[in-house]
Amino acid sequence: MGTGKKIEIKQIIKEASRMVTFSKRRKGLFKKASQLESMTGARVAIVVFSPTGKPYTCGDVNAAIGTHFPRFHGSEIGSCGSQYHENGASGSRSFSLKNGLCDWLEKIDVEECGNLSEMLLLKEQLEGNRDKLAEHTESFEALFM
Amino acid sequence: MGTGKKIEIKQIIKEASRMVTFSKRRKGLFKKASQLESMTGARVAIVVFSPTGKPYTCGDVNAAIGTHFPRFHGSEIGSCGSQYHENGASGSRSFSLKNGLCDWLEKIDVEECGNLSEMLLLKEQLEGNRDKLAEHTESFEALFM
DNA sequence: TGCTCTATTTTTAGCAA
DNA sequence: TTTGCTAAAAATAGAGC
Repeated sequence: MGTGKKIEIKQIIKEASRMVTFSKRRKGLFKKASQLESMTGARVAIVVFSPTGKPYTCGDVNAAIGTHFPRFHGSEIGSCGSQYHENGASGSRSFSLKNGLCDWLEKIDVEECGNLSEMLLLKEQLEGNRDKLAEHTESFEALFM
Repeated sequence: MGTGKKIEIKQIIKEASRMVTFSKRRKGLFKKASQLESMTGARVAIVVFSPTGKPYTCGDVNAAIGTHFPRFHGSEIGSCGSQYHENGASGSRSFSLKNGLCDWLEKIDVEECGNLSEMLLLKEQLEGNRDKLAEHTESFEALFM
């Protein structure tokens, strides 16, 4: 039979075959990533969008990014998170947080940061207050469900 | 010789071997990702942190995420980006953009969005104004160089 | 860390369910 | 979209540069 036949690495035209290959190879990719992590202690985060747009993730993107951004120094959002934690009024809680974010953004030099890097720093900020934000924090995986 | 010998998928103690395996397998992982993309038309984004903390990326994380967030509707940042584009005063440009971001954040329900999802939406917002932000936008790759 | 070499182990293409 | 089967293709451990 044609089992194991050599193929070219190019776009698979037949949709059915393309989806089967996607399913198999995505699984293989994630397995390799998992092995790389457990063998070398590396951190791997993967996001894959299928040909139909369905998202799949592997690894903890939050943690992977957080590792690289130890802490954004000189931030004011920390205190913001604190006060949010202390007053239990549900209405004012998110409001103070939002104000904190705006205060923080005021200090950012958009010209230098660009968009994604800025977001990553914002994320890092929020990570630093994870304990206080816990119940409002979605994991990357949950977001793409 | 011991070539191709079967191994267990577990932490490699000997540091030299661990680094060699990391190097080889990371390369293999990225190759698999590349093949998955070109064969099935999927989008793959990977971030790997080596055992020593050095980051490596594969694929365009910006595009991968942008694909999943077509457009955040009913935003006000668009007009902000517009006016930024129109007035050429270098000083006021980033300032108006930051104000726009704050205005936008004011409208976000932090209680519902969480941190990362919120950032992704923020990113989507900026993506929508990519043409106007082009020169201030860093790629995910550049960020980790 | 990166590449070469090679015996073996893994992954996987094509079919079928 | 996912899984099982199986022969062939690809990845890779270990050793050396």
